[in-house]
Amino acid sequence: MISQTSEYALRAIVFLGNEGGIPQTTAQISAATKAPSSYLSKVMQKLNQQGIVGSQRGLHGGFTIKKPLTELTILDVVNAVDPIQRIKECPLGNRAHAKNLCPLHSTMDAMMAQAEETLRNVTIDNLLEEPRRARACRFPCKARSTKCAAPS
Amino acid sequence: MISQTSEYALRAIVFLGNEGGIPQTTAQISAATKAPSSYLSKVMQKLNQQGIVGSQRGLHGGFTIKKPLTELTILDVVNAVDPIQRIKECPLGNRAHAKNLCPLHSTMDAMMAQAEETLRNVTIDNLLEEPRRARACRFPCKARSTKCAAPS
DNA sequence: GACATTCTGGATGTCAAGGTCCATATATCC
DNA sequence: GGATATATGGACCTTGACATCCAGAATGTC
Repeated sequence: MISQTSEYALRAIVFLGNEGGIPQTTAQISAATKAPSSYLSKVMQKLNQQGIVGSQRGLHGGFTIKKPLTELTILDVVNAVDPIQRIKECPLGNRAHAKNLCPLHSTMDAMMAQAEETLRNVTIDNLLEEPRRARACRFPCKARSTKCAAPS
Repeated sequence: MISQTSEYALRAIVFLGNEGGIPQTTAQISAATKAPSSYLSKVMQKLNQQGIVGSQRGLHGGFTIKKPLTELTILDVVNAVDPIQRIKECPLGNRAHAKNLCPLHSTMDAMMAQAEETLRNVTIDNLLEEPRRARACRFPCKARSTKCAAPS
């Protein structure tokens, strides 16, 4: 449900969030998130096209988040690169089930809806600030800190 | 999260459940569930190896469910063919995060846990009996009924 | 203007999930 | 025992997600 691509996108966004609006290059994001840089550049392109981030070419260029971190949700990011597929009609193509999914598929769809809801309720800001007691340990570990103290 | 393979397995199990213990061949299951028969046979093999179904070769052979339908859950079936991957350690390999996932990954894992729980709470029997008012419409539509009345 | 930096977009490669095929083993029927 | 039905297991093929590469365009510095 959450593809590798979405995972990369989320790591990148959290990293950008942690860097406080200073543009970060693909190389920097890649180093911090351990996402392959050449693939990451494609993912960032998509985030750019979807208006989640802005990009700037040339020296001191890079990517920045374009939306308020308190409004941008995990779901926004996931849907920008690899939308969650809800079950809208019978996968078997049964016309009678078009509006009324069978129990199996309505259960599956309910599960998806629940997951979607979870992701909608967590903003990027939440991810930065959640473990207040151990800010050094928030994700991802900044490259500049040699160690990342685990919260006791 | 739920692969195509799991989807086929679930359709097959629900179909077998609806057939009340009479062995069904790969061809029959394939026709009823619209899963490609040659691939389905692999999936059934796996369900057999995992002890979810039993198989019988030769004339009048086929597959039957080996467990009580009131105890067999969706999760059992999914885990038999394509286990749900929980996030147990930091995908970035950060040792400090080994026991304490960062907010992003703990959110993701919580979502997985929730999904797992949903699937654990629905038995195959539930899938057969859920829409009592319209038994004809329960999944999957039996091949012998020409139409599948939608619940009003 | 020359040069370095950085994103863009298209072509291409890799790999695992999904899918096909078939020879073989096992079972039933006559 | 012969014919038929059916699952099994191994080899192989296909496709889409993931990933790489590179020429080109945009931007900043001097």
